Amino acid sequence: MKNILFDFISKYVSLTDDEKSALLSLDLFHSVKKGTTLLKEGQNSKESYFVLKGCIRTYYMIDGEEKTTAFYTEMDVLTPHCVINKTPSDYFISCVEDSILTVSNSDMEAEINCKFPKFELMCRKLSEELLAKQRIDFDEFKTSSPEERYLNLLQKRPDLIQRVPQHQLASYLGIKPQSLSRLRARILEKKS
Amino acid sequence: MKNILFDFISKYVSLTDDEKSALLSLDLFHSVKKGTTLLKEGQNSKESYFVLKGCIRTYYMIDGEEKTTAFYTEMDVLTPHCVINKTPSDYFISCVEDSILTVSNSDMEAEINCKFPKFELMCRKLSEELLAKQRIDFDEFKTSSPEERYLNLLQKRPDLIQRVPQHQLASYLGIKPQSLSRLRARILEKKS
DNA sequence: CCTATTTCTTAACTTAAGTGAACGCATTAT
DNA sequence: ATAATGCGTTCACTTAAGTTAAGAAATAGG
Repeated sequence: MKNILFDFISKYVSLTDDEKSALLSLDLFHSVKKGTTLLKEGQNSKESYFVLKGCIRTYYMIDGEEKTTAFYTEMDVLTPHCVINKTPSDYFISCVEDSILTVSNSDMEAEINCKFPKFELMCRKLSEELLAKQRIDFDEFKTSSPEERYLNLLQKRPDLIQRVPQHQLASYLGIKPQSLSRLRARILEKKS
Repeated sequence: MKNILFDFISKYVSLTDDEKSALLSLDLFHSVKKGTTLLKEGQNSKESYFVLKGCIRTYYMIDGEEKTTAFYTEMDVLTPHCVINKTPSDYFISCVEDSILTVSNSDMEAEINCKFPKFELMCRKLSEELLAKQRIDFDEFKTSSPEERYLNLLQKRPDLIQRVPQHQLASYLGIKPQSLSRLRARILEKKS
């Protein structure tokens, strides 16, 4: 597990053994059971997550309906809005599968960043990369139809379609579960 | 103009006079005429922009159609995807109005960040904030209908609806210009 | 000043998503 | 074992967005 984390970090900065052990001394690794809620709407959390194994999702509760807006799987990082803005969370975070995560809190991060400027650099690089990547995702979403979005997802994250319930996928694609079913049927129709 | 920039920066870090003059020595400020293309699809730019006055937009050219995905106005920062990823750009950036921008390139930024770690901190804070803000925008987009998106925009950025052509607004909302017209008519209908 | 072009709106028609309800299937609980 | 629940699909119907085309309004250029 450690190695997954260090491999990830090595994409941004190279750590000395000292820095590695400073990180490991923080007790970051946690196992979480499927269905666990990591963050509730209204809460003021300071926790960020890195997925080593498994899958977590963010969702809003709107008119009694869950609206899933993102899935985080292996090697994905999630720093909730409420941690950045220090405001109560607008959404929930829950575990889609039994998962292994690193959980860090922002005070801890500030301390580490202060001690090791290298982490500051990593955080900047990572944030910039995620910002750019998310921009592309958003742009793709805007410029395509639900059907195109589904086909796109099939290309880019085929695993998600297997490991995640349809109704969660549907809201992730911005549509209703019934429309997703129909759309899939339509695609099969076309292929034949 | 300088003050707008320094006011913005002061939201993240406080600069000494030395640091301020280091920044000013970089010749960042540029006037750009309406219609100017700042970045073309396929180009490998290193430039980032900060809008002091005016409006710029990003758009894709898909099947001969412009798809506008974002508008950047006063106090907005734009670091194109291609600058982060060092890949050719997927999209265009152009000037919606006569504008005043700061234009910086990534080599320059790396140098400054190296000399003044404070800038590194600012960049991280800014990226994290933008990432979180964009996440919220994306979530709102996903969880709402075109009509709701329009009403939302009317609340949050009423100026955009005035200063930007309808067909650009339409693709920004993920719909066709005709649908935007119809949708506006529908809303007026309801009010009366 | 007038023309040419672009931009915006309107309309009729097509297509796809939303809605409400029913059904089958699997899992869970009693 | 049976009932209950949750999930996914299907269907009929409604609503809204896409498409194509035409015309009005605004803008730019000569």
